[in-house]
Amino acid sequence: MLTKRPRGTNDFLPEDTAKWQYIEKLLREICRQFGYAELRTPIFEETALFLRGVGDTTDIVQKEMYTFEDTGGRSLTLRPENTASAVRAYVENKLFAGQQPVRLFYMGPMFRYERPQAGRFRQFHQFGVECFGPASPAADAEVIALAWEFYRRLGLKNLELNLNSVGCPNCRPAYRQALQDFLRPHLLELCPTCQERFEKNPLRILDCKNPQCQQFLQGAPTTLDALCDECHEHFEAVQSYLHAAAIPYRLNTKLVRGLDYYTNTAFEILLSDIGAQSAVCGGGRYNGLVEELGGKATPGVGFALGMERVFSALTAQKLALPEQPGLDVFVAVLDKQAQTMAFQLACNLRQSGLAAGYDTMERSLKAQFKYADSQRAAYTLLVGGEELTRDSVVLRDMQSSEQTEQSINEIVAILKEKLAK
RNA sequence: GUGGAUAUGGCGAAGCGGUUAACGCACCGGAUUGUGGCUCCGGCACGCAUGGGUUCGAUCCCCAUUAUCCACCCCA
Repeated sequence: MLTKRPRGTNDFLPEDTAKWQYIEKLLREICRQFGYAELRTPIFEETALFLRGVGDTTDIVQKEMYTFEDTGGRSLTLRPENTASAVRAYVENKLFAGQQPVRLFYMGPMFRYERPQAGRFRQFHQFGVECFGPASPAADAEVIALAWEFYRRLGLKNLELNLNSVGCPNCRPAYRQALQDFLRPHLLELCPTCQERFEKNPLRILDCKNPQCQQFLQGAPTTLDALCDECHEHFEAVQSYLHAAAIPYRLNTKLVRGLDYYTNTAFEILLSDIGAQSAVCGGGRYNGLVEELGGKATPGVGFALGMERVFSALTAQKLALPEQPGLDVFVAVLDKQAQTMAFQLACNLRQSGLAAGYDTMERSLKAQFKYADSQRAAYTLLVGGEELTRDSVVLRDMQSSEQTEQSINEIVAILKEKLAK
């Protein structure tokens, strides 16, 4: 179907894009304040980057990637997320050689082949930040604070920050073992996916939603119990930073980032009023990722948030964004002879920095006024008729309906002054 | 990939075997000839997702397909 967009994609019409621009502007402003600069990476990358960077046991890699072969026989994949690309760019462009930390943000479309539902699309948009270099818990708290500040300024309520620590390569193997030992007696009673996870990725069993599996997890050891001294100290410090920033959170020992290169802090921001897909933000620390992708070992921490879900949240909580201003002035024509004059006037007004519209539909004067009204024009200029013989035009204030006759040579200056521009 | 619901004009929606396919919003035009927002009048679906079938006859019944929505898995 030629007039049907692909499944799971969206057209954002002018009404929508105005809102997107507002949100994007807010995010850019917050990033500026936090010292994060924009990174733009390709929409597609070598498939191998995601296999490695996202992890080949993840659902994303196993069933959700848009992978294709280009004419040169390369296997490429539309990015399903942007962290792997950011790490690749960090290493490839040798950002490690400059001043650390390297604070980056990105926003743009991501692609995952999934069944669409509320808050889930095949092409969706993420904003995210990555902070490379610092191992300090202050960096963990910094990125969380950045996300939190965004939601605070939007005025969203009922947000719940979930926090956990998944340890590091020193303490995780022991925990992994302890969890397996704990679950082994019930191994055959776990759901099929969890049975598979048992060997490959036992931590993921923790966040299985199957009630049966959750039952067997009662009393299971948590990652927090198993943290080594260093990880414990790190996690405590993150929490005290959050306290200092007055950011409320909830410890959630079931929250995991199952892959080996994810370390220490894991967090999610949840909002239940937007449907089943309630995570509006997810992130954590990945001290092993840069090395995994071929760079030298570099700590990192970051998060991503889903733009579409932000809009769902705004709608659910009935939060209206400021409206875009309408036209400063609409130039209406009385007769055909005035058309060129009107066009010229509109051009002059625009050159002076005003937003000016005029009639391109060759409509009646009445219809032109109606249009001016629909464009929320502050003023309408009426060009033509006997006024033109006096080198003047009619200026109508659309709010008060007051009309005056003005010299055509002074009208631009008059309007600029009235509109204070 | 699995399950459920839905599919009538630009949008919302009535009709549910035989109707000129309501109505509201939006849009367009007009209301004694140079003017908007209110009001009034008029216009706007040869067709009811697509393809089959049942029937004298189908938007309305049956089947398939596709799409949308919601949920599962999982994630932003």
